[in-house]
Amino acid sequence: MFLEFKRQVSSALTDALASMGFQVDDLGLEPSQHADIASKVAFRLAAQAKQNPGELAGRIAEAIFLPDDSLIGKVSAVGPYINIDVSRSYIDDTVFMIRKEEGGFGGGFCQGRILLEHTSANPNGPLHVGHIRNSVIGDTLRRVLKRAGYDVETQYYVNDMGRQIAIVSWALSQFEFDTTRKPDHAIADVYIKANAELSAHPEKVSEIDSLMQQVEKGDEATIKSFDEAVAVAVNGIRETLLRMNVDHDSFPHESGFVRSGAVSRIVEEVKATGRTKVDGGALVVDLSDYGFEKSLVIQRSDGTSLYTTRDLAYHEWKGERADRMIDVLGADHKLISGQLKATLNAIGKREPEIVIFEFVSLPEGSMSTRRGKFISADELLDKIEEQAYAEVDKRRPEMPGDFKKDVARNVGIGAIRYDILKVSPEKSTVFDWKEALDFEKQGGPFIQYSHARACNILRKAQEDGLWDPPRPVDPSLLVEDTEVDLIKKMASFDSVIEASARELKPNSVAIYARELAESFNQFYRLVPVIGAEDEELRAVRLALVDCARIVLANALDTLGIAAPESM
RNA sequence: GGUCCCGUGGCUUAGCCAGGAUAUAGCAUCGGGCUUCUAACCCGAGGGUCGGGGGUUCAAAUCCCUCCGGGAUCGCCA
Repeated sequence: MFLEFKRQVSSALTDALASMGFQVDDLGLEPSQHADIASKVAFRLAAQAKQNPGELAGRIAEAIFLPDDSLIGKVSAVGPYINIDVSRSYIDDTVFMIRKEEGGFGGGFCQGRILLEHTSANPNGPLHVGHIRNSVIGDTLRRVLKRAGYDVETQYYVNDMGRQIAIVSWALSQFEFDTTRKPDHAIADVYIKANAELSAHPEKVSEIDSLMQQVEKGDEATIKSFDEAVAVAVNGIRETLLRMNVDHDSFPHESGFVRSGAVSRIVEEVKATGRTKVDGGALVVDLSDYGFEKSLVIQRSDGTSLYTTRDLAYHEWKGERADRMIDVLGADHKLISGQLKATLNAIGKREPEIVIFEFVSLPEGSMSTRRGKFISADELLDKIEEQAYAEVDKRRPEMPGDFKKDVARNVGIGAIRYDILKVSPEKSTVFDWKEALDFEKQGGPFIQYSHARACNILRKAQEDGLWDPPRPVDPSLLVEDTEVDLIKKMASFDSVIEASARELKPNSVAIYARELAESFNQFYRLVPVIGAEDEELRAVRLALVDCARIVLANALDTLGIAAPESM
């Protein structure tokens, strides 16, 4: 709704400026505390018009023409600013639109096919609290882009032939696999042992090298042993992801690109650019004209491919299947992803858009699967659900155990996903148990609670025979400040989704959801719904609560957080 | 040492890319509010040299330079 308002503002303002003989490409529109939207275009034109911005703003405001059905209600110049407020029909239409569009409200304005890659952690152990930052950002981006209207496919790119996997495979032949543990954790156990063994006996590293050569050559027995190890770990990882409401559409494996010949083909394409040379037996690419001082190795001296080489083939494949490619990667991939893009560009292929997130470390230092220094996502999820159960039990002691378990699960996941999302990806963080398990007041559960509260009012009204959804209502009766504020907040959902999809920044949706819940709570505290003074007013307020329920549910869905009807 | 990211009240954080009206919230602290739709709530108060310094501009948290602090990275790991 806000997007349409903004379009009308842009067009009215552009017309007004044209009538005065100005042509501007930047209208300087910005959100404001003084109006629903403000323009600072008078600042820009002041010099050109040889007038002071204040006078100019006044003249522009007067030149704006508003048709009868405009979503713009009021235009006024305050100093150099042009303040623009929405009209009453904007408010009334919003109530109407939300109930008409329901789950689709706030989206559907973009189109195209997107391939989104995220998580893609090495299958050498369970996901840890750093990996899930990738998963939550990636999965939320998927939800944002889908809501915006894109056709999105998410992929987990499985490393099934790198050095780490060779070590896992080797480890399984050296150490006993604990079948009583969750498989990805059991994989980590032997992987950690193997790494210790290899650093104590460096001569054994050649066994790893030979495994990798076998796989690259297509040796079936070795491939089979790799595949089995990878499948075991991936199953465990997938289980954790699904537990967090993160679902991937497909799991392409690196080896597929070697076997199909795509990797060798792309190496030849890179060679054909004349950028390559052999350095110490390895094949390297010169990317100095792209600003990379160090050349990029795309083939080891023993002829085997590297992650980067396979990634080139993977991106070539993705580029042929989508309008946009987006990769969510940790900060350690900054350089390599830049080199990847440059190489793709050099051979005339499409480049992915990269979303980088900074690291999550432990108070004692960075995490490492290899050294066994990490906190697993499963451990965090277990603890938070336990904590959440205690909270539900305290508040709803009379409810059955299944209800409490269900709420605890939803609230726990909501708390974790919200905690991760509320911080911009570019900030590095230090994991803190106390903070992670603290049900911070206005986090995920706060929003979920607001939704449950809206549901509860509607349920109660229904029980009392007061709620009749199809009944026509008159939104113009909604005149309380908290009512209007709530409606405006709901109306702006589309612009939040639009900006988040455009900037690939999921955290703005998290902030919006919290503000929306806050607006609803303020309304709830100040304005009686079921106890409204007359039937007409009660009906339209119930409709408003229904709107809040819908938009809160949509926002929560976009964040990948469940919207319980009761908690 | 080079490159990239970050540095906003006691703690966490928005805004920075597209410079403008009293710098955003949360936690914590203090005070007020449950006979009324679930108080996982609401209202109010105190608390900030926007890391330091310089520059550009009518105007800088935002752009440029520099320094300090933290993180990442710097060819045959991913």
